[in-house]
Amino acid sequence: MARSVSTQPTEVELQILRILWQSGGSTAREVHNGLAELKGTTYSTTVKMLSVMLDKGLVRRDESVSPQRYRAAVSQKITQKKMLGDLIEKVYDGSALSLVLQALSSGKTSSEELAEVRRMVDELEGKTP
Amino acid sequence: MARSVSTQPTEVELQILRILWQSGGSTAREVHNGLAELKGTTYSTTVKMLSVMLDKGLVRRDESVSPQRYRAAVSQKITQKKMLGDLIEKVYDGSALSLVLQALSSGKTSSEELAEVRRMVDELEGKTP
DNA sequence: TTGACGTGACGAACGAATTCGCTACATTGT
DNA sequence: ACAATGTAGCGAATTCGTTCGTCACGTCAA
Repeated sequence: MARSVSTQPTEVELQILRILWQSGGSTAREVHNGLAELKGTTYSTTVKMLSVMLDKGLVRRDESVSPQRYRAAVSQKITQKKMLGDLIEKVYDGSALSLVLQALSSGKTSSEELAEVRRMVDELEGKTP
Repeated sequence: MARSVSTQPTEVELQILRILWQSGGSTAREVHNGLAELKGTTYSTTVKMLSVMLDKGLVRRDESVSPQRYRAAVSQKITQKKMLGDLIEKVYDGSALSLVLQALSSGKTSSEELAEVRRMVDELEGKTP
């Protein structure tokens, strides 16, 4: 037997989604150009992936124009939240706190960014005194 | 062609690692009991997975006792950091900040936890004035 | 129009992940 | 000692993700 279908976009799907999120909509050729920078894959592969993603409902396409245009059918924010929740659940035993602490302590956060985190904490504490 | 080998532990491997991290070391039977609660898989599957993970160097085993005992060969913290970094890179365009803000705004964080985040920010800001 | 070129659709192929059946061996209770 | 029961090791089967080759069709300029 094999594993059950994952609800999350896969590796390559994610790369394509990122291209589409950034552009807001692209032809297969444009997606391919973006993808070929990261990986050395062929145009054929890109088109196939787009068709797979269409089946999965990850992208939408406008067939009324030529060449056809693709748009992401899932929002970046929601996808991020889903994948983040997944990571918290599966890797951090459900503790968002330990994830946040580890992300902060990675030392990659500048002081401006820390200030922004502080603002966020302030705001959240204000709502639940 | 197929995807290249992922450096990260896979789904089931992660579930097994979590069991081992929690117990500190278990027999195949014990791992199986933990795993069978989450999925309905057989003992045979568990043993196979452990052998695969042994090959990959994800677990270590003590063959001098019977039944053999397995321990995680990778630390939980390091695995978490790797996977977190991966998510930040691939899903958050490299921005740890937006990940942290989204994790906080999920509304799952209690006020005690927020306080702890604030402590962390204080500490980090103190180091880089 | 017609040849050159881009676009799109399949299906095939391969590796990785996951699952289990079956067999051999060890351990244990009587 | 030996039957019952648990442990371990393989190989095979299945599904998914990814990649590409190839064919059919549209578009467009000369």
